[in-house]
Amino acid sequence: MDYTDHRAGFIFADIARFRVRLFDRLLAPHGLTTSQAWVLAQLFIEDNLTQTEIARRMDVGTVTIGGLIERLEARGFVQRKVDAVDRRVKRVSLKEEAKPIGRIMTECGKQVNAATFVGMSPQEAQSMMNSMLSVRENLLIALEDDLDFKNATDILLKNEQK
Amino acid sequence: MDYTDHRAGFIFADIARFRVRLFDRLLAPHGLTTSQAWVLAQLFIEDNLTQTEIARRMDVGTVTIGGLIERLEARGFVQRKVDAVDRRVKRVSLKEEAKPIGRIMTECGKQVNAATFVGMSPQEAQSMMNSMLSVRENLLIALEDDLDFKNATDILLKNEQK
DNA sequence: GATAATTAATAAGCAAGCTAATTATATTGC
DNA sequence: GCAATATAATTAGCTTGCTTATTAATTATC
Repeated sequence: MDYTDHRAGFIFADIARFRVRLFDRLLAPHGLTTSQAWVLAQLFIEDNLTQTEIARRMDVGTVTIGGLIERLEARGFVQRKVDAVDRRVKRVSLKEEAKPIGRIMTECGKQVNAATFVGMSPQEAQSMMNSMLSVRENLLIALEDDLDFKNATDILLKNEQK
Repeated sequence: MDYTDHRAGFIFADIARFRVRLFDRLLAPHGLTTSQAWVLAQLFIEDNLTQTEIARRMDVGTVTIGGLIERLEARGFVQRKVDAVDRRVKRVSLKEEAKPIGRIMTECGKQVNAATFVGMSPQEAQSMMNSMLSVRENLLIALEDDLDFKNATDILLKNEQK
């Protein structure tokens, strides 16, 4: 299949969906979803982050993060505390109950990756990931440019209305 | 970044999400979403399909397809008719209003692909897509195997209960 | 020919992501 | 100081995708 084929667009979406499906099945017995696991992963890297900071690191809206953390809090994995200095911000921290989850997440991640790269040489896998890293950057730039354009026209329209 | 890095898992999800974000923005002025456009694309390839057949071709549940088609029908792009032979099935067909959309979808798709592959040689892009095609197959197999296993154990449990 | 199993579509309910609007708090500029 | 602006989080509402269960119709089996 040629990479310009319109079906190529499917591939990106399919792979992401299939990986989530697989990951969700592996995590379900532990009462976690893929997205919730990613949030915990961020907190394992650095604890006590603000919701906005987690959202920024995951390239996701603050609203989505709010919901995820609410569910993680309800399950007793994390807790939220209002920041002492700035009362607008809430800091999220791991609770003891979340500690054993780290190993499970790593294990599930390994299994998903193993299933993903079956039959591929490390060279091929690495080369694909390098290309995909470029693609990710390309799309981030495209989205930012598009948003800048949109904001600029919005401001123009607003000024005209005055 | 090494391809076994746990952050590699992010890449797959991010690319899919970013492409949908971009595609949605381009399609929004025409009252369409990415998923709805994919359904229309299937009907442009072959019209008058059953809902289940569309679901099968898109690797998506029949419930999801039902919702998408309901919205497409509400917007006047498609119509549903009960099959004459088998009254369980509903056949979906494009309405005249959908015909001009084909060109728009192609154009938006090209723009998204252009943004995706910025700065990449056709060789690199093609090589990446070939690898991703393998990954897609790998995941489909992994999901099927896992489901077979799950069904088998479910049946065992059921028999034990008897 | 009645019963059982399969199939197509839908319903209900949850998780995730998005946008737009709202609330509460901080910061900036005059 | 105080008004305008900016920021953090939440609320409300939409679309998509998933699972499980239900309904209606068809096909297979005894």
